[in-house]
Amino acid sequence: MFSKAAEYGIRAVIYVWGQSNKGLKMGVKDICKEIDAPEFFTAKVLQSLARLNIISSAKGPNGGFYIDEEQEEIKLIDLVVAIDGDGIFRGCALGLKQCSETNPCPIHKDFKAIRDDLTHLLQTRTIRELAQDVDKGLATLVR
Amino acid sequence: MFSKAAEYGIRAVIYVWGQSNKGLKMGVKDICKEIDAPEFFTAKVLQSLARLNIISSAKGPNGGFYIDEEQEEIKLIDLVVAIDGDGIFRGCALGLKQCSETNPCPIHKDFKAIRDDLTHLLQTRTIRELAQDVDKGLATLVR
DNA sequence: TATTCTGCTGCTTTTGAAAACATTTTTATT
DNA sequence: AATAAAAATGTTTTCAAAAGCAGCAGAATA
Repeated sequence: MFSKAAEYGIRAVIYVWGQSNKGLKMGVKDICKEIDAPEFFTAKVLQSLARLNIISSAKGPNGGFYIDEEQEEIKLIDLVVAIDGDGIFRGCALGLKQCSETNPCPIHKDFKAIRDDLTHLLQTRTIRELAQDVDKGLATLVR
Repeated sequence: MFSKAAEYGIRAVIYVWGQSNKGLKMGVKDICKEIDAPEFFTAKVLQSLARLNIISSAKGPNGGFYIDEEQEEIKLIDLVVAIDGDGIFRGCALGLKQCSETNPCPIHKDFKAIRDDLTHLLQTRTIRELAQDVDKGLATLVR
């Protein structure tokens, strides 16, 4: 479904959000230890997210990644598109290049419905909600 | 969503079903020309499907792949599972190894709903239906 | 000002899917 | 029997994602 980069990225951002809410900035090493993800690979994902202004970063001692006030309402779809692009929403399930409403593959309509549900889900759910679930112990990011 | 192997496999079987319905057996070369898929790669997919008795094959002149009477009610899910395995239905969206009802990732429930829809779709739709749509010109397998 | 803790960038290695190639085996037809 | 057509099998090549590694640059605190 998602790429490894997106999986790590989403988990990392959820964790960072939670810590940032407590006023903490988190280094890559700590983040990856917490969510059990490869360090250097995940670092690149977070850095590209910071470059896109989806999350923030600070260098130097007591630096790290954090969530700015203006970034508090990040939605899942923002992360997915930033990391994996919009291929999940565009491609044909059977790999046809010219698959569309007017020239559909045999399962075009069925998959459009499922894909619309997925899109709606990603557009609706915020990182805030997910981080709060983790904070309440209703969900986990590791193991 | 699906692997390339599954994409080619599904397209090929839909086409074979349609031709088989007219009493024809189709060679790999013709199949791949018709659905615009790589020949040798697709051949292996079809061979493994034949080995699993999901489709039939006959060697020699006038041989080829075809659908047996007992195989006429193939469902989409049979092909997907045979080619890609059940990973699509089991894996966690965020890559957690121990993600479950009792130990869920933050989007476990959301994705379960979507995945159930997908499963239902694949279990319900038969190759027969899809092949008939192609036959009527309501859907296409190429381009 | 210097040290040390950070993120940042580029390069290399590894892994597995995808694809191409070559060969063998089976079988209908002549 | 010979031939040609087709599936079946095994090997190799290609390529991109995933991951790891080493060095660079900025920033804060002592």
